[in-house]
Amino acid sequence: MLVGHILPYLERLAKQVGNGAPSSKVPTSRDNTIAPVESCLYPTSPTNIMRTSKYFISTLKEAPSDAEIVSHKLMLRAGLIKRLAGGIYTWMPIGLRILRKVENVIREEMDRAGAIELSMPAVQPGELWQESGRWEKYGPELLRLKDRHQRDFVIGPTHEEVITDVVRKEVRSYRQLPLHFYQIQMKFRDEIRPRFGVMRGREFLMKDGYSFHTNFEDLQREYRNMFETYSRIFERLGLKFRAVAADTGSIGGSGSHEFHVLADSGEDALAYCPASDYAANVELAEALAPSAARQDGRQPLEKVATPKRTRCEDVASFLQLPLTKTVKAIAVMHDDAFSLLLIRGDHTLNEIKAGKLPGLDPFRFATDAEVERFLGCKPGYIGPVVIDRANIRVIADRSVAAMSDFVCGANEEGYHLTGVNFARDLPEPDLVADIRNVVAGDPSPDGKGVLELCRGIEVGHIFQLRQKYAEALNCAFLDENSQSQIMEMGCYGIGVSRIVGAAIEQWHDDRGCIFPPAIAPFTVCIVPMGYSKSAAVKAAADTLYADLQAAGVDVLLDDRNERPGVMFADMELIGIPHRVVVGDRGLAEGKLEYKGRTDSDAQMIPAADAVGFLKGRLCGV
RNA sequence: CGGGGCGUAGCGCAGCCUGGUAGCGCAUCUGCUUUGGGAGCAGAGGGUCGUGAGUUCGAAUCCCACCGCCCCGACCA
Repeated sequence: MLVGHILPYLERLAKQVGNGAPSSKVPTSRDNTIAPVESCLYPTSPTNIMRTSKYFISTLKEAPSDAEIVSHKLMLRAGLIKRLAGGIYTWMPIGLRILRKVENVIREEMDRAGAIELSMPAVQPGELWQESGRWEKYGPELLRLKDRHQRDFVIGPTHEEVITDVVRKEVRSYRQLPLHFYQIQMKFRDEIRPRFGVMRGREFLMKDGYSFHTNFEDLQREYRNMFETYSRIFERLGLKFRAVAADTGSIGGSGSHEFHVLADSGEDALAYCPASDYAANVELAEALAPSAARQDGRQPLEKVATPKRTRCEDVASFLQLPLTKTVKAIAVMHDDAFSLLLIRGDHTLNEIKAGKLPGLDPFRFATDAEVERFLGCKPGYIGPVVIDRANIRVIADRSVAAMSDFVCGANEEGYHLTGVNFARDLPEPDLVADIRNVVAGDPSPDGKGVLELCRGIEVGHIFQLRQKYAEALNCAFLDENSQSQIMEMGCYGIGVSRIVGAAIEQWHDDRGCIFPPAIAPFTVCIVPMGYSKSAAVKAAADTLYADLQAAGVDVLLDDRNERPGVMFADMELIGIPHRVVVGDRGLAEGKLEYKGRTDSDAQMIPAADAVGFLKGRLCGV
């Protein structure tokens, strides 16, 4: 039955998405009055539980003081979640309905894309993690525990090890491949600082999928398949999102995209090019070298007193020079090796890029004592001129390498140098590399325009893992020539619980949540005026309730006999997209009152055709 | 982990400085009135003041320790 309803939608999608290469275009914003066909047909069995008097609603006028961002506050106020411990929440009934709807959209699209659902244990033997090498590498985020026999276990933060173990034991032949397994399951990561409610919780619901292939080309095919599937999922969820090229982080592997819900409160900075498809996490976005070649120095090298000016901003304003003429030197250590990283004063260091440079992997910031030991100067006035280059490596950002007559620290407290030039005043850098974060206005790396920046909440991440885990765990198959080969793997994650927070972050107003229809806890609410006083109101409300249920619409009847203001406020706070008010006033004329959650005004509709009208609203007819 | 802040009724807070029987608003319960935007009146219930140990005749208040929560933490060189 469900499939029948989805078909027209999928046809539409097929047209939108096409079969081309992954595109990172931002979808147009959602039309609030039009819901995808299937979203109004949440497959619940008809029941009387969807009456507020029999259901469980617990809303708050004031948000607990520890909530910081709007989605966290609203989730607590609307009674969607309840905190049990830091980063650990109970999903209350209404919140769970939202979570389940998100889950169902994901499940439908994953199934459609050919992935197969299973469920793996949350508790995993530490042995497996030792075998993959992540027992050491994963760090304190991995919650470890011992069973009664003192054997090591972990609470799974992810399941590469387990799924690879399953596949290496199940799959022998190339004939059994490719395979893509996924699950939707609670995970646990012992975050350093859980915050923002479900946005960065320690326990969270995640969809994680893992694909296995005989060769890289097939992995790339599945990767594209998932790219399109993810785009479809977020589109159906009603979210404004963007896919960006990403760093692979601790999961490892090569080739990766993140899917971000766009929101100012997002923890990630994204760079994108409005003139093209280019989009990347700022962690990764390449800063091109300046197109203009370095000019010859014209100014003499001079030492100037800059008392108490340790920041580039202060030095620039003190010397009345643009910030772009200053260079900051950042002292870092790799083991016992000391390096100076040079960044233009108006730029910031990109630690991810720098950390990938040969000889800096990994690095840490030098302590004040180390700075003094290598440079004989306190932090604040250090620079690359007249230093022991035999023991100090100088790594310049591309933009710095193109600078002339610049300002930098003099390695003497209270002094800076002006008119500094490479070659003339100091040797060329030992290495010129891209080590800064891009800024708005930088040229796009694809050469097609200029970069803009925005913020996003990471809700999906796809990786080409290649053979990292398959190799470590010896996950192999026999090819056509009876030769044993290591499988290629892909890995695809979606933060299901985080999506709920992200959706609210993106869709809310001062009255509460505005859920996209596909994930609203209820699609329609009926608010009767005087349910227990007026027989006509009760009859009309009950009839509409029954009719909507029969029509497969997810409806909530507020029969609490509360004051109207209370009911209106609760329904709006919870974010139900469509509201029908039943009152004697309208019934006298055979009418009901309809208002969409984002409509500014209500409208009267004929009571006799209320179901037809609503179905039209819901399905965009 | 470092720095800062906070733990008092389900939620939001006052009281602490200057020690002396624990308060306010919302929520909850009862009754009456009210019923198209978080009602009014009258009454009621609910707190080992985060935990422990001290000082004191007496501790929410002062001292110490611990626990929990929140915020900030390259940007500096």
